[in-house]
Amino acid sequence: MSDVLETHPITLPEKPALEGLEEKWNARWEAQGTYRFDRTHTREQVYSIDTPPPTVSGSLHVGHAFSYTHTDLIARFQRMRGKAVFYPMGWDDNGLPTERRVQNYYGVRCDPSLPYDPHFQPPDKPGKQAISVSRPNFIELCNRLTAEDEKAFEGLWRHLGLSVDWSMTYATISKRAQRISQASFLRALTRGMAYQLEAPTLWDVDFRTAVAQAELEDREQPGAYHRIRFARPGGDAVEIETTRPELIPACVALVAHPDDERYGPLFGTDVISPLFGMPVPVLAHTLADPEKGSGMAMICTFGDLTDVIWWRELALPVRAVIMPNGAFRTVTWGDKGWESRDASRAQQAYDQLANLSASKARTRIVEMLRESGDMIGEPRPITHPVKFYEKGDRPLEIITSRQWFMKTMEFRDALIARGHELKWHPEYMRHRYENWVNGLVGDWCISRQRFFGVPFPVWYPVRADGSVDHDRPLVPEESELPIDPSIDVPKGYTAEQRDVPNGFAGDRDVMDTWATSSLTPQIAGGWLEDPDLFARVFPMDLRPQAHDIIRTWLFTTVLRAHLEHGTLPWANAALSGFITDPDRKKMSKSKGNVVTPMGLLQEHGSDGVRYWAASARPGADTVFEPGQMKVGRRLAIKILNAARFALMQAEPRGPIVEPLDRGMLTSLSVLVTDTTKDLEAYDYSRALEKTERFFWSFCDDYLELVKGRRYGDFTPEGAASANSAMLVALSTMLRLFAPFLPFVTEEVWSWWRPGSIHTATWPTADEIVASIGGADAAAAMVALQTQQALGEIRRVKAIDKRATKAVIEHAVLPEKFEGLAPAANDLRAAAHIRALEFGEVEEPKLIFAEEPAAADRGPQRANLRDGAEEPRA
RNA sequence: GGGCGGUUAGCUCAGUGGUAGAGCACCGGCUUUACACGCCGGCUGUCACAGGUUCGAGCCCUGUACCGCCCA
Repeated sequence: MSDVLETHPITLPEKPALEGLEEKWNARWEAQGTYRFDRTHTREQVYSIDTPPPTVSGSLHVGHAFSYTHTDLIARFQRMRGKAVFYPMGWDDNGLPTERRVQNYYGVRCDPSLPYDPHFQPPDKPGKQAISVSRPNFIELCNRLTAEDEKAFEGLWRHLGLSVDWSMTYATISKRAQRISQASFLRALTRGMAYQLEAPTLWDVDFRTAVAQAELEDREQPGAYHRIRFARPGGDAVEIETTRPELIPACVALVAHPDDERYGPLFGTDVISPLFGMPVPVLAHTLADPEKGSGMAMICTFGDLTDVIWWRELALPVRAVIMPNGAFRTVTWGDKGWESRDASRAQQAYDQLANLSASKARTRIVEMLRESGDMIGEPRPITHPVKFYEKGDRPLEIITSRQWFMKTMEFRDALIARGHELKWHPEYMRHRYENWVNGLVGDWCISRQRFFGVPFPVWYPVRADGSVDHDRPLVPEESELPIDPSIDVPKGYTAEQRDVPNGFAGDRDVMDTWATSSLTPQIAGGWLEDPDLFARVFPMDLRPQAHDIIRTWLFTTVLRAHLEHGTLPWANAALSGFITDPDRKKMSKSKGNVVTPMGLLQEHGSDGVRYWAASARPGADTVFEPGQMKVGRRLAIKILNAARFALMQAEPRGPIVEPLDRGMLTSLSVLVTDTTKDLEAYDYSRALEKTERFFWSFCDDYLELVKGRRYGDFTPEGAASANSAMLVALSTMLRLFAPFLPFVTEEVWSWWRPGSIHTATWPTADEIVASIGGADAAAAMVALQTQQALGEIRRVKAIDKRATKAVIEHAVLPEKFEGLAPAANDLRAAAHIRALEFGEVEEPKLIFAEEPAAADRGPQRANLRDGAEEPRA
C-alpha cells in the first residue's frame, strides 16, 4: 500500500463498462494461476475449504449460485489476508440421481445379469422401450453424461467468479474417491465400526434398495383406521385398530400398555387372527399408546419402525409377506411359522393377496374382513404421516435383508461433543445437528442395491452346498484399491470360481452415496495418497453448506472424521439459507419454481448476482429478488465511474493536509477495522453493508466537496492533498469490495495498480492512518460537520426548488456547524456559497444570487482541466 | 407433537438497552465538467399481540398468534 502514492502509469478506458469483464478476467486469472493453491505453506498459513460437491444430475439453480458465492466471499477474504487458500471443487456424480438421469437421457435400464458389450452405443434419442444394458455399460454411460454436465457446471462457476483452484477438481465416482471410500470402509471393518447384519431395513419398493434414516421424509397421506376383531378362545374378542389391515397375515403379536387395566388379564394369552386363524400372543410394552384406538395394537413384521422395536425387544419371530418389489409373496399356510387353526381357509384367503401390491391387497382384505364380519363398522378415514424415501413415490416398506451398517449409536455422545467443538455460523444451527443426533434410532445402513456407486470391496466364500458364507468376508489389501468385486477376483481364487460351490461371490451392493460424500475432506485433501498435502490442509478450516443437509452431509462427515481420525473434519461450519420464491416457498426442482442462474448472470452481471447473495445474512432464507441484483449492478457501475473520476486527473500529488481529506481517511480506517472483524466472524453481509454505505457517502458527499479543490480552484497543495487522499481511499475501498465484486474491482485495479487485486493485501487501519501521519479525530469531526452542513443546505435548496448550481450570495449556518470552519472553502465550493457565516439560526438561511452559477466559474479552471472532456453543450 | 428461525415503511430487509433506519417503489426537483445505469429532496410506522423487568424496551424475560424450515 505504501506505494499507492507513487507515480504509476494510469490507463483509463474511454467509457468504462461492466460488459465482458467476466470473460476477460476469468481468462487472465486462469492464465496467471491467480487462485492456485500454494502448497509450500504450512498448516497455519493455509485456509482450507471443504465445499460440498454439487450433484451433477441436471441443472443448477440460483440457490447454488447463492450459497457458493458465500463460500467464495470467505475464500477471497482469507486469500487477501495472506492465507494460501485451498479451495477445490468436486462433483458428486455418484449415485441415484445420476442413474435416473442416465436412464431418461439415453433410454436405458441397467440389468446386472447381462454381460458387458464393448461396442454398445446408446441411441441418438431414447426409444419408447428402455434398452437393457449391462452394469459396466451402464456405468460407462453415467461417466459419459456426468463428464458433459461437469463441463457446463465449471463454466457457470467460473462465470460467477468462484475463486476455485480448478486444477484440483475431483469427482466422487473417480478411482481416487473410490479408493478412499473403500479404504475407509475396510479400516472401519477392521476396527469393528462397520458390520453386516440380516435385519429389517427401510426399503423403497420401486428403486428396490435399502435407504437410510437420513433419506426419509414424512408425507401426510390419506389413510383409514380399520377396527378388527381378534377372536379369543373362551372369551370375548379383542379389538385392535390398524391402518394396514393387509398385514394381518404378518401379525406376530398384539400389544397393549402394561398399565392398561382393560387388558391386564389378557397379557400372556393367545388370540386368533381373523381370516388366517393364526394364534398370536398378547403382550405388554410401554410404547403401546392406551389413547390410540382401542389401546391394543397389532405387531406385524413389519408395518412400521415401532414394529421393529417391538419385534426386537419382545423377541418375536419374523413373518414377512412383502417382497423387495413391494408385492405379496406366496405362502403355504400350515407350514412352520405359518400355523393356522384352519390352514385351508387361511390359504384360500391369502391366495387372493399373493402378488398384489400393498395398496391393492388392502382393498381386497377389507372386502374379505367385511364378509367374514371381523371388521367392526366402516374404515375411519384419517390423514397421517407416512414414511417415504425422499426421492421415492410409494410408501417405504420394511424388509429384512442383509445390509452393511456403520456404527453411529454408540458414538452419539461423542458426536454431540464434536458438535460443540465445531464453530457454527450462525451459532443457532448447532441445534439442528444436536436434534438430529439425539433422534437417531439405529446405526447407519450404508448398503444400496444399486449400480452407479462405489462397490463394497468385499467377496464371500461359497460353501460346498452353494450357499454364501457372509460371516467370513474376503477383503483386498489397501494397496489394491479400488476394486470391483464383480470384476476383480480375491486372492487365492481364480475367475472361474466365481459363484460356484467352493468358489467365491462378490458383494453385489454399492455404498450409500453419503458413505463416499462424507469423505470429501479426505478425497480433496489427498488422504492416503499425498500425506504431505493432507497434513497441510486437514482438518479443514471451513465447511460451507446449506442448512437442509446438516443431518446428511454435515453429520456423516463429522462421523467419518471422528471414526477415522479422531478429530473434527473442519473447524468452522458456515450455513447458508435457502432461496425462496416470492410466496416464501423453498425453491426446488420438484416444486418447479427454480430459476436457472446463467440468464441472471448475463442480465445483471456476476457482480450484481454476487451482491444479492452477499446481502443476505448468513443462514437466513432469502427471497429471490432480481431488484437486489440491479442494485448490485448499479454499485459496480458507480465504482467504475468514481474510480474514473479519481484517476482521470491524479496529479499533482502530495501530503494529505486538508482537514476534510484527513477526516475522511480517519473514518475509512475505522471502517476497515470494523469490516475486517465482521469478515473474520463470517458476517459478510454486514461487512458489505458498511462498505457500501461508506462508499456511497464518499461519492455523494466527499467527492462533491473536494471537487473544486481538486480541479485547482484553490492551491496546488490543496489539490495534491485531495488527489492523494482519493487514491488512498480508492485503493482501500476497492480491496474492501474485492471479495464481493471481484470483476469490477479487478478491472479498476488494473487501471493503475500492478498485479491482481485478489492477491493484494487486505487493507489495514494502520496503513491508512500512516498516510496521514496518525489518526486525526479532530479532522474527522470537521469532515462530519461539513458533510452534515452540506446536507442541510441541499435540503433547503431542494425545498426551495433551486437548481443545484444556484449561487448563494450569503449563507448563515447554525452555530453547531462552526466546527467545519477549517473546511469552509470546500463547503463553499460545493454549495456555491460566496459568503459564509454562522449565527443563531435553526436551519441554514440562504440568500441566492441572481446570476446562474456558470458565471461564477473562474476562467483559470479550464486550464487545469486539460485532457478532460468538454462539458456538454 | 418437538426443535430452530422469523414477524419493523407498499416491497425486501438492517437495527448488538438511550431521539425508529436503508434500499427499492412512489412523488417533486436538478440537462452539475466521474456517473441520467446519475444527483438532491419528500412521503411512508400501533416495531405481530398481551404481560413483565428497567429511569428508559423494536432490542431483555414470560406467554399467545401467525409464517417458514428441520425433525417426529
